[in-house]
Amino acid sequence: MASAPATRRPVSRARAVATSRFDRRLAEIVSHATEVFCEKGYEGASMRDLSRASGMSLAGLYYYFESKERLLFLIQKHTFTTIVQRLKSRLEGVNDPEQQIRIFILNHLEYFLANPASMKVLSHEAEALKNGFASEVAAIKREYYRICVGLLDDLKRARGLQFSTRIAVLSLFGMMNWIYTWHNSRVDADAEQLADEMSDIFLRGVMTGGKVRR
Amino acid sequence: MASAPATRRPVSRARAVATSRFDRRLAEIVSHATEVFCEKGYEGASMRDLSRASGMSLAGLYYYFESKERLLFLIQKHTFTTIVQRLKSRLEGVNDPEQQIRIFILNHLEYFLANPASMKVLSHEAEALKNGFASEVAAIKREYYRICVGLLDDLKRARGLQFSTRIAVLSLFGMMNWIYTWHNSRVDADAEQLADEMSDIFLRGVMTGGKVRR
Amino acid sequence: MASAPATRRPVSRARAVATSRFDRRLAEIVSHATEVFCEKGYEGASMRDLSRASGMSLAGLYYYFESKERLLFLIQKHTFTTIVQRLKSRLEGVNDPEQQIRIFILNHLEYFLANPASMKVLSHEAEALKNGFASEVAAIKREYYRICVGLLDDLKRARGLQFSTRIAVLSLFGMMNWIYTWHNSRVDADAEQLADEMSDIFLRGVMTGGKVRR
Amino acid sequence: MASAPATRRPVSRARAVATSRFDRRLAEIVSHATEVFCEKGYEGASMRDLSRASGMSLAGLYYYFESKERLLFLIQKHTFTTIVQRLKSRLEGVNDPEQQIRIFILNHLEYFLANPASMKVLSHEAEALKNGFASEVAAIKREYYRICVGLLDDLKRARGLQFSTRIAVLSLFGMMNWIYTWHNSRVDADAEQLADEMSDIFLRGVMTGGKVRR
DNA sequence: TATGAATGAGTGTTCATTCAT
DNA sequence: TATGAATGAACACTCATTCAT
Repeated sequence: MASAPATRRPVSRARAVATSRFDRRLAEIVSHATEVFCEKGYEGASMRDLSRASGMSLAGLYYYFESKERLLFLIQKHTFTTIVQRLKSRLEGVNDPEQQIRIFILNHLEYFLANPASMKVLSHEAEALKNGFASEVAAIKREYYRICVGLLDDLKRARGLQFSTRIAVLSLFGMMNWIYTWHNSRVDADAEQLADEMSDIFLRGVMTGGKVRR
Repeated sequence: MASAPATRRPVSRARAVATSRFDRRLAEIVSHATEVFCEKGYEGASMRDLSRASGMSLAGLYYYFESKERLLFLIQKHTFTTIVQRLKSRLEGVNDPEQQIRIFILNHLEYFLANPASMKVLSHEAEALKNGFASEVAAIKREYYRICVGLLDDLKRARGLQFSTRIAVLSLFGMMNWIYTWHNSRVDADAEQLADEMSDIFLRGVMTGGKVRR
Repeated sequence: MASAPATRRPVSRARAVATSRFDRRLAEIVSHATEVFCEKGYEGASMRDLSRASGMSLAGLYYYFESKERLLFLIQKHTFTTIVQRLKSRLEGVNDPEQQIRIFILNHLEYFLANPASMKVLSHEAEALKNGFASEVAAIKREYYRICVGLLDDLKRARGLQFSTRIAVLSLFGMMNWIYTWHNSRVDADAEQLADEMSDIFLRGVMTGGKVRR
Repeated sequence: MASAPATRRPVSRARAVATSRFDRRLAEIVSHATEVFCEKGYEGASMRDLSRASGMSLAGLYYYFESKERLLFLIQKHTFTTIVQRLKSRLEGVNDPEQQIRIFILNHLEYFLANPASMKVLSHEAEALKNGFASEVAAIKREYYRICVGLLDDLKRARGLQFSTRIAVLSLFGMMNWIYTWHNSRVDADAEQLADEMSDIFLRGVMTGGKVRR
C-alpha cells in the first residue's frame, strides 16, 4: 500500500509519550478542522474557514500540514486508528462471540457519541481522499471490517447459524454509522443504552432462526 | 413551512399527464446532474461539469432551473416523492404489520438498487440544501419516516412488543441507506434477496424477546 | 512531437482569411500580454497585470485561453511562425548563397525592430515553456535554425570555405538576438542599415581566410 | 550614482585578505543561489528553493543577506568584477589592438565556460535588479563596455578602418553572451578554440574592407 | 549563529451566475 | 430556446520576509 507523503518534520525524537509543541499545535488545528469539516463538509469548508476557526493565519496553517487533503487524512487516520486500538484492548480476554460483538458495538458507539464530529467526518467524507491518502485510510478500514467479519464468523460457528456475514456486517455498520444523521444528545439515549438496543436488534436478528440443518 | 422558490415556468399549459417539451428536457438534465452529483458530490460538482455531462451550454442550463441548489432540490424531491408514492400504492390492501414492514423494506431497496445515483444523492447530500429547499424536502422525509414509525407501532401493538420505535426505525434506515457505500451489483444480491435478508435481521431482532409484561 | 492542448473552441469554419470575433479579441489580448511579458518577464507578470493591461476582468481572460503558459505559447508560436513564413517567401527565387544570408539577416532584424516586444519575449523566455508547449515551439525553432545552417553550408560549398557551421550560425543568432538588450530606436540605425552592418561583419568574417586546401 | 544598500555586517574585522567565517559561509550560499537562479530564473526561484539548495533554514539565510534581490546583486557584482579584474591584468603589457581584442574575447569566454551558471545569471537577469542595486551593476557593466569600445577604437585608428564601433561591440557581446543558450560541454569546443573561432569571425569581419578613404 | 513559527500580500485558477442576443 | 461572452468573489496555495529565541 502506498504510504502517505511524510510530514514536513522528522518524527519527534523525544522519549515515548512526550508530544512536541509542534504536535500539540497540530492537534489543536486538527481538532478545529474536524468541527469545520463536520459542519460544512470537506468540499464546502474553505481554508479560510479553517483559519478563522483555529485563530491562525491562512499561511500559518500551511506550516503544519501541506494541503487541505492531508488535514482530512490526519483526521480520518487518527480517528480510525484510535477506534481500532481501543477495540483491540477491550476485546482482550473476552472469548464469547456474542459478548465480543456487544463490545464491538459498544466501542464503536461510545467513540461515536464522544467524538461525533470526527465520526461524521469519517463516515461522510469517506470518498473525499484520493490516491495514497485514500489507500492508507482504506487499509485501516479494511482491518476494522475484517475484525467484525471474524467475530461474526465465530458466532456462526459457535451457534451453528446460517446467514450472509457480509450483509450482516454491512447492515450493522449502516445502523451504527447512520447515527450521525439523527443522534440528538438532548433527546437520545447515551452510548451504553444505544449499544444495548442496537446489539439486541442485531444479535437477535442474526441469531434467531436460520440454524444450519444437520 | 417555508415553501421553496417557485420555478421560473410554473404555468403548465399541458393537460393532466402530458409532459411538455420543457419538462422532458428538464428531466434529461436532472438525470445527468444526478450522475454528476453522485460521482463528485454536490459541492464538488461544478456547473461546468453539468454542462459537459448534459451537452448543453452553461448558460443554457439556467433556462431550466435558476440555481445549482434548485437542481439538487428537484432531484431529491422527485426521488423522495416517487418512493413514497410507490410505497403507498404497495401498502394498499395489506393488513399484517410484519408484511407491511417487509413491503416497506422491499420498496426502499428496490428503488435504491434501481436508482443508485439518485439514492446516493438523496442520502449523502441531505444537508446541502438550505432554507426553503431544505424544509420542503424535510417535509417529505418526515412523512416517509412517520409511515415507518406507524408500521412499527402497529407491529408492537399487534404482537405486544416492547422496544424504542425511534431507534428501531432509525436503525432500519441506517441499514438500508448505508448500502450506497458498499453495494456492488456484480457481487451482491438483488433487491428482493437483500430485502429478505435485511427484513429477517430487522424483524427477528425487533420481534424476539422484549415482550410487554402483563 | 507532442502537439499543444487544443484551444477551447473549434477552428473557425469561415472561409480563408476571415477571423472571428473571438479570434480578434484573443489577438488583442495576446498583443497586450506581449507588452506585459516584455516589460516584466513571464514569471514576473501576473494575470492581474494582464487583466489591467487588456482592460478585461481576470476571469474574463480565461475565456480566451486556459492558462498563462498557453498565452506565452501563443505569442511565441505566432512570432516564430510569422518570421519563418516571411523568410521563406523572401528566399524564393534567390540563388546566391551570400544574398540569401543577407536576406535571412534582414528578415530577422526587420521583424525584430518592428515587433521588439514579441522578439524579446521569444528570445528571453525561451525556457519558460514546458512539455508539450515547449516542444512545439522548439520544433519551429529547429526548422528556423536548420534553414540558416543550410544557407551557410551552401555558402561554404560555393566558395570553398572552411569553418564550423554550428558556431557560425549560433554566433549570428547571438549577434541578432542580443539586440533586444540594447537597441534604442532613437539612437540606433534602422533595420536595413543594421542588417547591412551585421551582414558585413558576419559574412566578411566567415568568408575571409579559411579556404579549403585543394 | 546611488550606491546599493550596505550589507548588514560591513565591519570586516579581519585584516586584509583574510576571509572571515561569515564571508566563507556567504560565498557558499551565493554559489548555491547561482545554480538555483540559473536553473529557475530569478523570479522563478523561491527563497525556499535557496534554503533547500544551501541546506540552511529559510530564516538562517537572512542572517547573510537582507533580501533575495541583494543576493542576485552579490552574484552579478562578483561575477562582473572578477571578469574585469582578470581582463585588466591580462591586458597589461599587450599593445597590439588585434591581440588585445583576442584577449578580451578569450577572457570572456574562459570565464563563461568555467562559470556558466554565473554568466547565465549575469546575462539573463540583467533587468531583474532595481534602483541602487541596478545602478551599481550597471556601472561595472559600463566600464567593461568602455574597455571594449576603447580596444576597437584603437584597432580602427591603428588600421585605418571604418565601421560603427557601437554596433561592432554590441554584436560581439551578442555572439559571446548568447552562448549560454546553446553551449553544450559534451559537444562544443573548449574556451580557447571557441575564442579563436569567434575572434576570427569578428576580427576578419571588422577588419576586411571598409578602409577609410584618404 | 541559526531556526521554528508565523504572517500579509499575492499567485494562477475556478466558481456560480448573468445578460445581450 | 439557447449561447457566447463576461464578471466579482472565492478557491487552495506560495511568496518574501520577520522575530522571539
